Amino acid sequence: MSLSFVFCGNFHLLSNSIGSTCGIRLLKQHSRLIYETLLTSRRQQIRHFSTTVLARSTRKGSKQSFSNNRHLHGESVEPSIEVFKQSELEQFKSLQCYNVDDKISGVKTEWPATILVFDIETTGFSRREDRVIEFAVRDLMGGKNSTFQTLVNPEKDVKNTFVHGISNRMLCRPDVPRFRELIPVLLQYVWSRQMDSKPVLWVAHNGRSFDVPFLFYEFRRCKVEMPGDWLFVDTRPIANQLVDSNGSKLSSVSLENLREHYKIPLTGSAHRAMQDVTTLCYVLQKLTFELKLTVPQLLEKSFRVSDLPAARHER
DNA sequence: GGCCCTCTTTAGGGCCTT
Repeated sequence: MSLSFVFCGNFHLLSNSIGSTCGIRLLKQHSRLIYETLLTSRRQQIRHFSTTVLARSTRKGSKQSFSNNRHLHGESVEPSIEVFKQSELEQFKSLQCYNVDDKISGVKTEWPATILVFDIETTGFSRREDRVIEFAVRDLMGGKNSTFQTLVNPEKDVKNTFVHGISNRMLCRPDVPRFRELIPVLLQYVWSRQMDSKPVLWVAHNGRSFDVPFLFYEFRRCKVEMPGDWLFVDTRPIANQLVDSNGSKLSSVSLENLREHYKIPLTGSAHRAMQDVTTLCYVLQKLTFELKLTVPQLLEKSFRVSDLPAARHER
């Protein structure tokens, strides 16, 4: 399957899914077992997480459904729909490689993997000293409940608010989960999006050096092992293959530079997790289309958390 | 910290992530 086919088709869905938000409410019935398994050291109260989440209830094999009770807590976690205006959506639509409606109409797309584009905001660059303060992910399949985002209480001072605008005041609230409380929700999100026994492929920019090792350390601090069958792909080395109109390599392959290279409009604040996820979704679409990368080829470039030097050193 | 590039490989500097 051509990745451009997938992404162009999904681009259509992505545009539609931008307006798709709902809340996630942890259901005691489904979450208690995981909570009691993972959180033995401290009795936890079931919390309302404000997110744009979660399970596609019609997905075959989905292990559970979620209520759609919206429970947003102010400025801290705003659903992505609020940062997009109709005019901006029209701009996104103009980025389509071709009219996918004609090509995918009536065609049942067989996805070889669940592709989850994600991003994190942290208190700094050190995976040992710093903590995750925001997590966002978008399932490229799109549709209702395809996104998930939440702030995370790092249990330490945030000193880089100037980067992302996330302050201590926004995080030190009873309704903002700690990472150990986020884990079961994240696992449920992935299970709800996974198709049959097909692989889950996480995509992040500079993910091999930053996002994935950061998550590894967060999971390890919570004494929970990251699923060994999760696959990850880093878009940064892929972007290194790009050349400009003069045939020269791009001077920079930062996400910001790639956004400008592809003339993707900036909506909302950069360095907020869901905003960067949305940008990366479009960059990924353009990138794979330009380099003619297929999903199997993307899977070939993937790695597992056990491949990380940080994980190998732990053995 | 990992990857990429080059004035390289017995190395070192820059990029990218918050």
